[in-house]
This record gives sequence, structure tokens and C-alpha cells, in this order.
Amino acid sequence: MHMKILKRVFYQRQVQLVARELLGMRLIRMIDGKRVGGTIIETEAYDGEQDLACHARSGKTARNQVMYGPGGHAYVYFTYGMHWILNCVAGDAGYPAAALVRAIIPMEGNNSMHERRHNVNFSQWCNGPAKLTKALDITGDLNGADLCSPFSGVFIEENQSIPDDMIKTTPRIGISYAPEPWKSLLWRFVASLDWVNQLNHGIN
DNA sequence: TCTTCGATTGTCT
DNA sequence: GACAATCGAAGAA
Repeated sequence: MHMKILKRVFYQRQVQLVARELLGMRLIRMIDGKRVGGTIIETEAYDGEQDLACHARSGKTARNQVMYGPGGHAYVYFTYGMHWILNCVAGDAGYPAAALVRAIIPMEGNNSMHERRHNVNFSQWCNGPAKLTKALDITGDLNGADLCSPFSGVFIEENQSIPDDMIKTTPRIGISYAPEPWKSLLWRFVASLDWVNQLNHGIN
């Protein structure tokens, strides 16, 4: 069975809404012609130059320029000297915003993921932003890739929608350098454990 | 179980 | 030259 790739209009909205609605959708990476990926269960929103936790806080640079482009593209950056991080650009061209994908539940191509994550337990394959990029072999080559195209190597499909009472919001992770109010805004979105457990029991 | 800390390099000041 | 939208091993208890 084949699912529908999210259209560009999905991404051309307020980034907080995009981040919220990405929960339950299915991230797919094509590796050697095979589908590898899973259900998105955690995201964060980064919203414009005024957001002092966003990479665009100091204006456009070589690194963050993809965020200034049209929504529905991948912003993939390198951090801490060793990790790649995947974001979905949101909004219209000219306005820098992106939804960080922080965790997924592996659903397809687990053999492939295992090749790159054999050193850790299954439950930890994709429960962090740099873990899922490693599991899905997402690197800087995919910076700027079109998430709305089945041929770009990485895309996101329509899947389960999650009710509001099954989602919790918290401040964003790893931005202690940011001043208030940015540090405390509830721009991290997490699918509740109840929902994830249902998913794992195959109601899918 | 919890906390601390080293790894490792691109990016920006 | 400082530090990062992190991870996982090691140490304490």
C-alpha cells in the first residue's frame, strides 16, 4: 500500500502549526530503492529572525539559506562536530522558519536502519534528532531536498492524525543560550506515550 | 537511575 | 577563538 506525499501547501503555513501536524506523519528516506523510515512523534518550531533560538537570528548565511526558501524543503545542518539534523522548511519564500524533526518510531526498512544503529537498542534507534538522521542516512547532501517530491530521496507522507489531548508541548531542547521569552515558549511538540504505545501495537 | 563529561568540526564573530 | 537545535560512555550512588 502506498500513501500520499504531503503537498507544499501543508508546509506553507505558520511553522508552529506545521510542527504540530507533522506528528503522526510518516518520514520516508529512499535507500537503494527501498523505503526506510517511520512515524514522526516529536518536533520543534523555529520561527523567523526575531526568534533568538533560531539559526536565522543573525540573518541569512550560507548555512541557513534554505530556511529562507519556500516551504516543503529539507534544511539539514551539521552540529557538535559530528551530527546531522533534519528540519522541514515552513512558510513562504523570504521568511526563515523550519520544523525540527526530533524523533520517529521506526516502521519500514528496519534492516537498513539496523546496519547503521546496531550498536544501540531498538528503542533508541530514532529517539533523538541526530539519531534518526543516522538511522536514515540523512546528511548534508540532502540540504535543500524537496520534501514534496518522491524522487528527492526524502519525503513525508500523510498518515495518522493525532488528537490534541494526545499531544504535549514543552520548551525547546538545547537552547539555553536563548533569552526569554524564546527559551520558555512551548514550541516543542511530543506525541503522548499512550498514543505511541497504540502505534506499537499495530493499530496502524 | 542519575549526572557528568568527552568527542569532533563547521560556522560565525 | 568560541561554541553548537547532540549522543553515549563512564562514574557515582
